[in-house]
Amino acid sequence: MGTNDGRGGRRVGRPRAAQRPDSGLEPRAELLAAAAELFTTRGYAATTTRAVAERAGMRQASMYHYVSGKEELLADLLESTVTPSLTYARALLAEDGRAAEERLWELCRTDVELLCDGPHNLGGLYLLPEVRAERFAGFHAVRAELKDAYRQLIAATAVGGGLAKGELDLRTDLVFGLIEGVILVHRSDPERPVSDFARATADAALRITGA
Amino acid sequence: MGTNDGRGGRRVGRPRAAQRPDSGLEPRAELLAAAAELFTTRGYAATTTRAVAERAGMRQASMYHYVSGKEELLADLLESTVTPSLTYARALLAEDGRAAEERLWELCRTDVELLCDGPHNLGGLYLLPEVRAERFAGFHAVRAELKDAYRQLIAATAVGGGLAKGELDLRTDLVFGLIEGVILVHRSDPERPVSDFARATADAALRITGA
DNA sequence: ATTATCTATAGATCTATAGATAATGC
DNA sequence: ATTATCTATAGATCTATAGATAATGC
Repeated sequence: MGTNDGRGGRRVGRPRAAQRPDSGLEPRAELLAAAAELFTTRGYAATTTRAVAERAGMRQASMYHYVSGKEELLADLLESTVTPSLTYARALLAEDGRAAEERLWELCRTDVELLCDGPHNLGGLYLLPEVRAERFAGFHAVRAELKDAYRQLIAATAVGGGLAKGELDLRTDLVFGLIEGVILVHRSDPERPVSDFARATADAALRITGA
Repeated sequence: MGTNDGRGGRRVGRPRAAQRPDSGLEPRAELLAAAAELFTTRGYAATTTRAVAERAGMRQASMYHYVSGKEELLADLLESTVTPSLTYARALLAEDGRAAEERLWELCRTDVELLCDGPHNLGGLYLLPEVRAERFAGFHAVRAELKDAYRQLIAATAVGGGLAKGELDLRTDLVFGLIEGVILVHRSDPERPVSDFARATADAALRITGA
């Protein structure tokens, strides 16, 4: 045993043309990381398969050994950014004991951190126009479920209980908009420390709901 | 006198190949409208010069008679979306008589309307990754001035007067983020009536500032 | 003569496949 | 023998220019 796939050892297959320090990532993960950076900074359509592959340390054609093309990379990245938020939201919904206000605050704070932190401003992917395409229905489904978690938590607050459906939807959209709008703020000032900003955004979200 | 350029009369120059009902717009305006729609829905890089020209009713090459290329179209569109906001913000800043809270509310409401209304969700242009490029410094300068107007109005509110500089900047960013985040909300639900939503967003913005 | 458009196209891409090659595995 | 990579390239674009053409203006 011990194929020793990469990471410091002998590797099966023809060696790469441009040898670079080992990133420690598997080839597919290298491609995803490269795509994340390029998609968020230059945009999806403006990023060529060559640019992604080369940044991942391989030649353009070699990319097709791991993925079917750019679309697959974007689909993967999108789901990987929103899934952790949803997992956390579900856990919070289950915690009946805690006050809804507190759980909503926690969800907002965590989401801002997830959107702004990470290796390459992954939240920026949400802004790509291409994301609306049918192809990314999986992402949209997860995002819709996340939004519903926000709605449920807002409805469970002291103030939220008395809201009509239309009013509840409106506040949900406003809070959700604030959280996602943070991506734009972060984009225009990436230096700001995320942790404090996340708390302040969560405070603002609660004020919006009227709590 | 009476060249009668377009709009229902005899026009100088070779006729267009594909004749369509007269849009009533000048050719350059037709190009801008076409670019606005395509850039916001498909993205900038994904939109070809052919797509823009053809939608404007002319052949690809004819576009170059009016603009130097796609970049010029985007630069023009960006400035045309943010300039009305700034003009209005300046007018509000000058109205010493009115309460800052009221003026801030008005600015927020108007900006949401400007961002969401209009022919083709022009606010969506803000989200394009390409917008960060050096080329669009003009847009960024105007946007920065608009943001400063928000800051001044927030500082002039009853609550805002007592804020430290860092705290003031933070609230400004949150309010600005809420307003621009509205673009994302509008994108995922374009049917919502804008007018009510704009008022609700302005209410939420005031709650964020603490007023 | 002037103008707005057209057609045609050179040059520069970019994607995805075909087939060769250089490692390890047995 | 298997695998991961490479090189080469066909086919499909897309941009921007050159030069022709079909109107009106005088």
